[in-house]
Amino acid sequence: MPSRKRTSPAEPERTRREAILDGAFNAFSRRGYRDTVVDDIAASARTSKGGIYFHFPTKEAIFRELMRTTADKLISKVEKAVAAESDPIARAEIAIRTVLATFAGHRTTARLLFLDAIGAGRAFQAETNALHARFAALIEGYLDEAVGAGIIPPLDTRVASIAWFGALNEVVARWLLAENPARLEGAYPTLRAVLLRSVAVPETRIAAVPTESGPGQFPEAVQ
Amino acid sequence: MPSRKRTSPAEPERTRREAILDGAFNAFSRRGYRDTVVDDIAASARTSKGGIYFHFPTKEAIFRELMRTTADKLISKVEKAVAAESDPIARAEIAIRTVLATFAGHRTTARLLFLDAIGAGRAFQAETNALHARFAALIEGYLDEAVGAGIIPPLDTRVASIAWFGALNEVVARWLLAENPARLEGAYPTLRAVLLRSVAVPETRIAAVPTESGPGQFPEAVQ
Amino acid sequence: MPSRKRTSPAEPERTRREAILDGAFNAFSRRGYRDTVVDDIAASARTSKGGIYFHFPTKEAIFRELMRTTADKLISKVEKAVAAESDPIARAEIAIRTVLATFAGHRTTARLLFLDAIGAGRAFQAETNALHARFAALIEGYLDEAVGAGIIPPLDTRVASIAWFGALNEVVARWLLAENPARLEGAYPTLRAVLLRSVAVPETRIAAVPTESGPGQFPEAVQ
Amino acid sequence: MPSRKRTSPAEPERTRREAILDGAFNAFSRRGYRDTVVDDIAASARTSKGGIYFHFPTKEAIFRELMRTTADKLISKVEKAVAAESDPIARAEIAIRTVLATFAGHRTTARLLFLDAIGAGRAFQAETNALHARFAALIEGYLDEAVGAGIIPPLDTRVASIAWFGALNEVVARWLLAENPARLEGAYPTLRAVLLRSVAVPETRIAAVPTESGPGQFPEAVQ
DNA sequence: AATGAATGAGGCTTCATTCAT
DNA sequence: GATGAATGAAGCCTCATTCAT
Repeated sequence: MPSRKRTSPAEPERTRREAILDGAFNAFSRRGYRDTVVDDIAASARTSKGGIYFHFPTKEAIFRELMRTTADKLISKVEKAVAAESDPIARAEIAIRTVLATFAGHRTTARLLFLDAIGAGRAFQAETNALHARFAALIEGYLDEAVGAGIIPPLDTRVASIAWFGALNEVVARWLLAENPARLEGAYPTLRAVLLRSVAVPETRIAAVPTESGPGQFPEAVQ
Repeated sequence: MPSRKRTSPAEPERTRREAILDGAFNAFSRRGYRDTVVDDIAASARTSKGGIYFHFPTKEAIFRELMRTTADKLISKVEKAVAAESDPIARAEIAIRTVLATFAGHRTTARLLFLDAIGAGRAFQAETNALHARFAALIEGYLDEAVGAGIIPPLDTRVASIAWFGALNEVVARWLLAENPARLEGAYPTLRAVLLRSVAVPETRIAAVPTESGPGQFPEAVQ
Repeated sequence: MPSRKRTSPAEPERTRREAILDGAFNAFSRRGYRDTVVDDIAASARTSKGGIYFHFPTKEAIFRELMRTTADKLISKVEKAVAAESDPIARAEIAIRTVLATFAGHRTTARLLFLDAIGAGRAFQAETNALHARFAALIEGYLDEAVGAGIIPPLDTRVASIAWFGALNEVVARWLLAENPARLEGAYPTLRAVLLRSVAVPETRIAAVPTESGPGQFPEAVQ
Repeated sequence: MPSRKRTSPAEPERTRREAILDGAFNAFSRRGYRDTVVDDIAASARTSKGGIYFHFPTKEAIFRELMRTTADKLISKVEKAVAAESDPIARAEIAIRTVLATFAGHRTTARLLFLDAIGAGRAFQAETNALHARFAALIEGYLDEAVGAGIIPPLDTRVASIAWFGALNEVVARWLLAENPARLEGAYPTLRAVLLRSVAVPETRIAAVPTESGPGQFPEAVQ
């Protein structure tokens, strides 16, 4: 008898733990890692400080988990969006568009991943680096495919993918930090053209915008 | 007795103040803004905590001044390097090369400007934003010139310059955070080609590397 | 459903309660009262924290009960061992030997009674004092008998019994705290002689070791 | 100029540090190590919590220093008192009397050394053990001298000295923990006789009380 | 009766800033 | 102008105890 644990039907547990993660996400996104106090997280999660420490060993652990899962969600979202397409360049475009769209819908996600990750201090350098590397690797894959398919001339896709990611990242960051930012989507056409040209994609392909403009162009955001 | 006791003959006033700034620069670069305690700065500047507070009102003020002056130095260095050249694209190239070379020589400078500035917390967002904006504006100017001169087709130079800066920034950041990074200069040829192509600079210009490889290619670093 | 669900056939009620006491004894002996957390006790007793608080009101209550029952066991063991003998001095000797033997077999018992009892804090002073007093009273009784029987000259048996107990206690404590202690039994002959002489037992009696060496000399340990 | 540190004549500094030690001594003696909060020490030393951490790295360090210095004082006091006498047995007697007298005058000293030292937890076992060992070694030395001088028959002075110290310790402890204790000095004659007999000091020597009773018998207390 | 998640009152320590000398 | 001791407001984390299930 003592072995049966859960009586409630659907999803009774995990709630609190998730609530803490959500609260932490909120708090970190709002105030940054260092300026977020554990009590903030507790308040944001409608729990007590002690409750948090029942589920997580340290404040740092919460942040780490958050970074990882948030990145996971975003990356899997990108991969899902890209799956339908086979053309390497189109895949890259979709990837960029998906990230941009996601961030456009969720400044907080962007904030957590691209500002706090650095702001959290030297202790998180490895994590931050890994995060950036994951995204760059995603892009690098598409570029490698494109090179392999003869669509673009050979080049150091490593550096190029870092540059792509950096460009994307900076556009998002400037948008995050701006006082009253314009719509992030407005930057897409230019960014798209700039990035595609940067790896010598033929102008004819650049001119042909794959999907018509419109709300459908920026899919739902994660998290 | 407590008034006027200057013993040093001519040395203005700024000696001690400068020493503090230098010490702070050192400390911040080594441990980051948040993890640097005022005693670290004092030790690094061969002063006492009290001495620091005579010259600066807060730790934050030191950091702000440091960010500003460091950026000033770097920008004026870039402008000096660029002054000799009149061709807009060449100027942009030189600007990128100068920044890259400076950072290659001074990881600490890069660290302060591009990592700590974010790591310092939300309180510094405006500063960080201004810093990035200054660099982007520099680039934007060159691109605008290039467009005006008909060298490259019209485009949203605002977004493009942000993308350029972002690409540059990310390459540097990845280099800063890497375990055992390769030489930063190695990334230059690819980065150069990628950036120039991104704004549709004719391939003939890209192929013609303006300056031969060599130590002269990466000028002295600031700070 | 929540009422009455006893599945075990005959096992009284005290099984779980006893398990908790055992677990607590273990935990306290290993880490000391203050450094033992209730979860340690729960884990050691294969129960949950809540279960403990069903049987005991506080952590302190557990410790108090443990001190009392452990002392009870040891004292009744001593009294049993002593019962067979009628000579007062022999009885005292047996008492000392029994205590020493018990501790030799159970460092943990000794630890609980003689170290943790103090380490538990001022709140337990009365308990500790009572514990020591019980042992001293035991000894005092034998000494009084010996004086009454004219075996030893009159003396302040109160102080003498405290001294005896203190000597015994210290020998045990030093053994408990030693890095790699020799066998506790090795100290017995000297300790015996010292104690007997201290109350002026005739040398002839001291020379005559009452029981031959061997395993029988150190009876089974309590707890 | 900056090298001259102290301007005040006699003993200006060291004051605060000493005050903290005194305050800590007070607090520990009153409430025990574990139940003493750093704020208690601060209050008792008329300082702030931060001030304490300027002079000591941890609460533990304060306690350790206190244990060491208190023991030092007591031991040097004993050695000084003993120095005038050359007869080994007389020296031992004086040692015991000095300790007893010191404790009689300063319950707090005794409390710190003999109760808190254990109550502070497993982390201090080594310290406690060393403390007890120092006192036992002191006694052992006198006993060895006495054996060497042929005053008492050979015996395991190691065990005997531990027993002596234990007896002394217990008498003090019982006095410390008693509700309304009698004067500690009252126990001395009996304790003296018991201890001397325990190592077979001739009865003639025991009968001859070396110093007449009186206030001079119990010298000033340390600390 | 039992479980284990939740609570919240502290505890120790850090550190930017102040201030007497 | 400089020094460094002092201050005290937090911050992170622990843990005895409670409580819904």
